[in-house]
Amino acid sequence: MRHSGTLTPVDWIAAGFRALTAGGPSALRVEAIARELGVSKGSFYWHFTDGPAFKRAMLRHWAEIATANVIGEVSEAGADPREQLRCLVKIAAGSRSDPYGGKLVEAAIRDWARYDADAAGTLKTVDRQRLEFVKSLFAACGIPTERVAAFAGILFGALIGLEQLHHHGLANVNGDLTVLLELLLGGSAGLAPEDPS
Amino acid sequence: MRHSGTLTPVDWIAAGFRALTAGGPSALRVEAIARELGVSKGSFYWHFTDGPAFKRAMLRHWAEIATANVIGEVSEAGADPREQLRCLVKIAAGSRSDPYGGKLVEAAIRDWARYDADAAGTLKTVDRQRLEFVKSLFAACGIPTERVAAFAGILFGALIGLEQLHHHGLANVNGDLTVLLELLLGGSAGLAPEDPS
DNA sequence: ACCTGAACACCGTTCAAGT
DNA sequence: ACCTGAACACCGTTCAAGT
Repeated sequence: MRHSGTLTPVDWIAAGFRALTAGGPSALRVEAIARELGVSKGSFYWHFTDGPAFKRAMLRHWAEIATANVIGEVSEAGADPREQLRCLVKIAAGSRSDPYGGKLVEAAIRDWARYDADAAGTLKTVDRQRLEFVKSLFAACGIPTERVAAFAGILFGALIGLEQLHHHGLANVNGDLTVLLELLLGGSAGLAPEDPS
Repeated sequence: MRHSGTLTPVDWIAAGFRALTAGGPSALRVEAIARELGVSKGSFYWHFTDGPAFKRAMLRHWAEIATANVIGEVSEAGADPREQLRCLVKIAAGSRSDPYGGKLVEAAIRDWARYDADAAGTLKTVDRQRLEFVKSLFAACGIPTERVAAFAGILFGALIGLEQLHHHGLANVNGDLTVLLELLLGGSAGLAPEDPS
């Protein structure tokens, strides 16, 4: 697990996310993570002042990349905002929306947020940023200004809700979201279905 | 703190609530509570199989008395459902809605529920029972059936919301609730105020 | 600069042994 | 029946000492 001879804070954070996804929020313990990194606890306390400070660093790091990554990948889908929205849905329903092991981190964070105030605050901020991004895409699609917020809310809300349904049992996240998106986009251009492939 | 020579599970539960209100959910530790009771940890493990089991016992105990107490006190206000509703508001806004130290427990439980799934489930069940009770009172007041649920939801929702506002800073729980209740009761008899005493 | 190693105070849990 | 006392494995945190 040692990348080089010496560890960086990011190495600890990555190990933290590995522990989080593998064992849940309660696995975020200094000694266990140090053991997993093959290093003593003292090393931890050189990089971080505290256990809570470490968790805050994890959340800050995640918040920074969680939005940037999605926006970055979506931009690669081209300039057409419709394609960008479809790409967004594909990412959300797919598996590579974040580093540190697929979309496991996403679920782990949402889990963490249920029992940790800091995690809840961070998640709320990130969700809000994403919602703003979705709104900007809908606006770029030519959706009437007074409907942009509602459309974004519907899509993003369904995304989160379906994620949880999927986690709890059944729900075809990809299918349902795609249907919804085409409905929102199709309904915007009037009533004519333009390409129901 | 020793009531008699020997402890009962309820003694432990009471000590648990004292610890909870004094130090928050993180204060619910076996060793600390045993120390506070002037007894060894071994005693705890004779009464309870586990730390989590103890917490579940606390929640079960609270759920049983939290509803019964309120309903009991309200019944003492007489048979008139309007008086019972006013009594309910007074209790909710007042200070003696539960044992173990005023209404501190109420707030502590609501706090606990933010980070503990079991606590959240228990609180949800209790809130639902209370809501049903409020609905029955409104029904007994002669509120039209199709409005009973809404009225109960409004009153109970305002109660919870104002509680949190009060906890976060400002809000005249008693005053606001009283105004709201009279509004609901006054508007229920059609448009004719029958006895605005 | 980065880490070890030992120490400290604190946990939850178990269990033989006491009364 | 109820509790003690000691033990075990595990924590977070500190800090002198090493490289």
